[in-house]
Order: sequence, then structure tokens, then C-alpha cells
Amino acid sequence: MITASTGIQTDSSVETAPRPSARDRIFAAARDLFYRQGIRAVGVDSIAQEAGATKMSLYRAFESKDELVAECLKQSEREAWLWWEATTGPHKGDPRAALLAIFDSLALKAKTCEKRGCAIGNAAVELTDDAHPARAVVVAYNREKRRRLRALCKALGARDHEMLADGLQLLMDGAYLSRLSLGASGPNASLRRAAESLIDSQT
Amino acid sequence: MITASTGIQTDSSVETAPRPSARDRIFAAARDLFYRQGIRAVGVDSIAQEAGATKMSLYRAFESKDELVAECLKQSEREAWLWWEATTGPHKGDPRAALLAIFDSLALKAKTCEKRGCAIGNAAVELTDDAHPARAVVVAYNREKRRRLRALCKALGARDHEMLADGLQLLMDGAYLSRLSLGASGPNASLRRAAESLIDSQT
DNA sequence: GGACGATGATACCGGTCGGTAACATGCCAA
DNA sequence: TTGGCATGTTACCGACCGGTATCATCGTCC
Repeated sequence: MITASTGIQTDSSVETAPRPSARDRIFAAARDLFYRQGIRAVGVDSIAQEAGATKMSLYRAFESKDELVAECLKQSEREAWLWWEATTGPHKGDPRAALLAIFDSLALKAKTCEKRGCAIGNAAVELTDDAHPARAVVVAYNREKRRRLRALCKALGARDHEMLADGLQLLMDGAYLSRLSLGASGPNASLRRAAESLIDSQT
Repeated sequence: MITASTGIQTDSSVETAPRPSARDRIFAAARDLFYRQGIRAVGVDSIAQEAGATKMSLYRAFESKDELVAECLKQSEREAWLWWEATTGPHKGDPRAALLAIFDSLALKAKTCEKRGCAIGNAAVELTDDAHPARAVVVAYNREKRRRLRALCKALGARDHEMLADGLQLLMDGAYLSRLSLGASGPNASLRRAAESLIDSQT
């Protein structure tokens, strides 16, 4: 992989933002288009055009469209864990508060941004070929999510902490999927309260 | 729409099944391929080939691929409500048993067939264009599912029956989505118990 | 026998798909 | 000044996309 330019700065008096590298622009455009329109619905030509770059620059920076998709999902995963830690961090010794903070933030994001659900979850639907390089990312992400939820539910002292963790993960995934058809005022509207009920029923 | 042949029978001594009409074969092949490989991943040529028919027969029976997709989803919806009634029917005066029967059946199907989740839910992910004729089917289906769940939860006498219904719908949708990456041994394994916990917490 | 409806066969259309080759340009650093 | 290196430009490739036109064939029913 070509190492991306990491923002060279001209020290002119007026702070003019340097144009990101073609790779970075293509990467950003790809993530945006894939998320909004779907992976299969977006061609490499439209990615290059949206990035203000050319298809050649795309193929100089990424091996193939499939690899570009995998890279995009890896970035989504990184950001997801950053969000996770930022959300649960303030509630270190209080697993119940940490869990509720996750669902609070989730519900908020459903209302404001992320109307197209979860990029990784959507990829699980769109990419049916097991050989696709992005499938490994999808599976790893969901496994890790399960592991983290279990750890929180165990720390919570839940009666059946594995069942509770699974139930919460189903609620999260369901929120992503449901949002695509009924929006934030569909079942998503009850996401946080349902999670709270389930947690309370196990503690 | 062309009226499909409804199974003309030759009265020969040996009961030989008459070949279904081209329309029926194409319809069946389309549903199967769309479900297993995804809507956008399947071209009209492969549908015709899989059906042992020609592309012309496809376009004589259906206006376009998009309309074919919509018809397939409508059929999935019909079958879903048949399943719903067959599953809840035996528990007419017992909403709790009816709800649990739904989740029991859901968990069973996750283990045996339906490894690719919900055809309608998947379509919600794949079809991002609001103008697509199948989107109306997706939205109508999920609305009706919500209505039915609410009715059951109200009959159950749940404290917050709307929240409970939403929570159960999120669990169902989450089960479909989660199954695509972690299979039946992922969070799906706890689907029924999570649903039961949530129900009990509200009654 | 003859007409008709359903189906097959084949060739075709313009457009887009993912991906590549060859060459030009422009900018920064040594 | 002179390289490189990143990038743009253009043209191209074979394959497939959804969709159509034309004509041949087959079985069935009157």
C-alpha cells in the first residue's frame, strides 16, 4: 500500500488547507458513496469523479475495488471502537451506565446522522461471496462487539450475562436494520428503553 | 400481469408433474438467486438461465427487473404472514404463548434454513433508491409487522406495550442481520431467551 | 387441419462494469 | 538544474448490464 501523504503544510500567513492526497480524497469519497448508496451500487468511475481524481489514481492506491471496500470497512471498524471507548470511558467502574451510554449515543445518532445504519452491517448483506476480502472484517468486527458486550454484562453481574450480551447485540443490530425502512421514529424510538428493560430483567 | 398457468394436468396413468410455466420458473429462480446472492448481484441473464428459460420470457412476464424484484418481495411478504398466522394461530387466547412461538420458530429457521436472513430486510439494505418499486413493499411489511406486534403486546397487558413491541421487533431484525455474519451460533443462539426476558420484564 | 398463444433462439442495442497502458504535467527536493 | 514522484489525461479492453426486435417452434383446442 502506498503511504498516504500526511498533510504537508505550506507556512503561508493565511492558513490555507493543503489539498489532501488523491488517495485520501478517493478513500473519503468511497466511504461516503458506499455508505449512502451501497457498495454494489457504486462504480469505481463515480468514486474517482466524486473525489475529483481519476480512476488511475484509484488503482495506483488500491489493488482493486474489493480491497478498497475492505479498507473502508476497516476504517469504519477503527472509528467504531474509538466511539465505543469515548462512550464507555466516562463510566469505567459502572458497567450499567456504560451500556446505557452506548444505547443513548446510538439512539442519538439514529436521529441525527447515520440514517443508513451500520456500514459494516450493510456490507454483511451486500457481500454474499465468502471470498470477498471485506467479509473477514465484518466477521471480526461482530465477534469483537460480542466479546466487549459480554465483558460489560459480566462485570454487571447479570444472571445470564451471555444471554444479556447477545440480546443487547441483537437490539443494536436490529436498530441498524430497522432504521433503513422505518427511520428513527420506528422501533428505533424504543431502543434505549428496551435495552434498559432487558438489562434490568437480568440484574 | 400475465395470468400464470395454474398447473394443467395430463391424466396419464403415471402422475408426471407438468412443467411449470416459464413465468413460474423464472419467478422461483429469481427468488432463490436474489435471496442467496443478493438482488444487485444477480443479473437477468442468470435468472433466465437458472430457470431454464430465456430473457425474452422474463420480459414477457415482468415489466422490468425492478418490478420482478418487487413481485418477489410481495410473495415473501405473503408467505411471511401465512407463517405468522400458522405460528400464532394455535395460541389464540394466549398472547404470551403466541409471541414465544414466533421466536421459537424464528430460532429454528435460523438453524435449519434461511441462513441468509430476511429477504425483505436485505432488500432494505440493497435498494437505496426511494423510487425503487420494491421499497414500498419493504416499508409496508415492516409497518404491518410493527402493528401486529403491538396488538399482541397490548393483548398481553404489557406495562408499556408499544415499547415491548418495538423491542421485540428490534430483536427479530437484529437476529436476521446478525445471522449473516455470526450465523446461528452467534447472538441468534440467545434470541428466544432474550425475547422471553424482555416480555417478562414488562408483564 | 389450422389458428393461436406460449415459448425458444438469436442477434442486437447503448451503457456501464472493473481494470490497464501510455504518455503528459507539475511540484518538491537534492 | 535536474531528477523523481504523485497525479492527470486519454484511450482502450473484454465482459456484463438491463432491455428489445425478429423469427422459428411447439403444443393445444376448435
